Amino acid sequence: MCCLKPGGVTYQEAFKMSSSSELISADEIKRESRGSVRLSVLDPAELPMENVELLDCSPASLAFSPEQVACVCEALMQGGNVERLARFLWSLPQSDLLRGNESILKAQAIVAFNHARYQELYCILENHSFSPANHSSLQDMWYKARYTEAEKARGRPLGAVDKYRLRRKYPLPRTIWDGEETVYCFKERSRNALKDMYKRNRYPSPAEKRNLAKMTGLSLTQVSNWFKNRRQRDRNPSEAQSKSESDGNHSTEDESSKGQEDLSPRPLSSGSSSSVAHGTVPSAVYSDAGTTVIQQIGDVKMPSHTGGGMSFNGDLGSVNAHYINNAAYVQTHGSNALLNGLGSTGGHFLTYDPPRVSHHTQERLLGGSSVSYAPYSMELSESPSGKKENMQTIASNEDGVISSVVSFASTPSTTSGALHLSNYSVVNLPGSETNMGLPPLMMPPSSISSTHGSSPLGSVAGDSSQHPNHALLYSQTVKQEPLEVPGGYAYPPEIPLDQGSNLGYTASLFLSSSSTGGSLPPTITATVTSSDVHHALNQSAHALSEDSVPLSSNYNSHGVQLPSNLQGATRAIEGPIRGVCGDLDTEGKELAKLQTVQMDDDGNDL
DNA sequence: CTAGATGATTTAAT
DNA sequence: ATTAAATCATCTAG
Repeated sequence: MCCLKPGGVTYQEAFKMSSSSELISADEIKRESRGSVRLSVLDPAELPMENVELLDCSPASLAFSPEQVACVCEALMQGGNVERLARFLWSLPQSDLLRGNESILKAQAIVAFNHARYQELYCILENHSFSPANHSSLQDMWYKARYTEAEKARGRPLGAVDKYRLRRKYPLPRTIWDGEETVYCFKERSRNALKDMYKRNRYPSPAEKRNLAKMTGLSLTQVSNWFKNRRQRDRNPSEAQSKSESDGNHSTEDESSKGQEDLSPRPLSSGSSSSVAHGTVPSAVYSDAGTTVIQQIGDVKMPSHTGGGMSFNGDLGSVNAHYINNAAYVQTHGSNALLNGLGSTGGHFLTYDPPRVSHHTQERLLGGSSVSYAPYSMELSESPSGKKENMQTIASNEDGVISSVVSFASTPSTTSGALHLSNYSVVNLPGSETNMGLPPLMMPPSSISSTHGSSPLGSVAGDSSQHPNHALLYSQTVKQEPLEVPGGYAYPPEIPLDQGSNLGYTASLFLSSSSTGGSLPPTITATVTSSDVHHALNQSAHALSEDSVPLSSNYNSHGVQLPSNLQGATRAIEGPIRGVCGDLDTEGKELAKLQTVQMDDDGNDL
């Protein structure tokens, strides 16, 4: 199903990782996916245990809407804690589970998989159609489950051939497969396109190769390799040339297929070095690290047609988290990058999941991506009275090339304790095919309109001095009125809510470009600020009532650290806050640290 | 960029 | 289960 390259993560390896219920090792993380790191809290004392058990606060009692349930599922899946996800599902009323929502189904599949309830998994996968965006991960699960079953039955690990036989024996159900035959990584359609071109010209020009690559969904390198290998075979006598001659007729069936080819679900077997061809949702993700606060999930390959993801020249991210009382509302988008905060009474979990970008993958992503992702809207409550804010940042290149546009609109509301989430979209504009990432010092106009007080608007802020090579993609602060949720946590009355009116959160996304034209994955920094988290961190809410807690994380593949920077930047945006910064290194070690800083209105530490 | 040689994995046949 | 064939990737040298 997918191509494996030496040095990369193989199909089998990917499965192996996903099978184990433990986190993949740091080495694996490092080797297999640059920038794939997880961040955990080093000092659990700083994060009360409620963090780990947030969802035990009977979410069901909060009467989630179907959309909210799906949303939380997505967030938890992204978060990677299967047990929490399982508890959440467990808490849901049957009606929700039977609704047939894809997110819930997927969540159920994941839980079933991780709990080794394979029959249940097969049943789910076979009986519901899933969107292509979820295909690869579900396919992985399907096979992986088969492998594990067979492995257990046999008592010893399976070889490549064994797995091959299992794949033949248990073909993917159409519900999670587009039906495209693939032989040796390449889809039949792609292969035919290549053959057709080869017949006309054994030495295609670079332009032709690029075009071919686009048509087939393959990388330029793969196309080149194919031709080279093909010529080699043609030349060598050792070869049985019977095949090539036999077929000479059906050639141009896909001449016009550029469009559909582009949509080809998974550019199978991403190119070379480091690529797990499919999203590895099940891999490092669903392991319970107990105190993991921030976790970056390894590889997620994003079919460009997915629609619903965010993409910044290959990397992506989206943030939207909100805490209200005991409930955590999270909005996550797309099949990829995700930052979510989740926690009922006490925790803030941040997950960010940029796809790994291997050289080849990168090539492909860059080449074919002028995708615009439809906003995944989610109105948690149709509050007519909700204030509406929105903010938009356009990040543009030094060359004037607009790389990404992030728009963000939220609709705070106070209806029945439910909140309002927002709606945003990210558009990846065409422009820089070779230049990935954003230029250094790309700062939006520092029209900082945030701070608590009057303007609950999203704010655009950036500080190049603190963020060299970082670009603020978006930042927003949502003002949230206190809510009355029966049985829910209520802010102590003595807390001045006016100051604390900034009860919402601020989410920021920074993206930095790699120094040299895209050879390195960009750095993405996500910051989420939430006063609710604050409450979570401190049972004694009153002491910190009006403060917000920024939780920051930084992901990159080459050791850029940023907590202090981020803290500063956040401070600049937020005013008085308490800061919690996460940190990590590139070795995959857990360098997370929590840091609390009390600041006054001027942003000085107290 | 290409040819050649070679390695690794998948597929197919015995 | 073993072996052979097929296919794609990688490495080197020109």
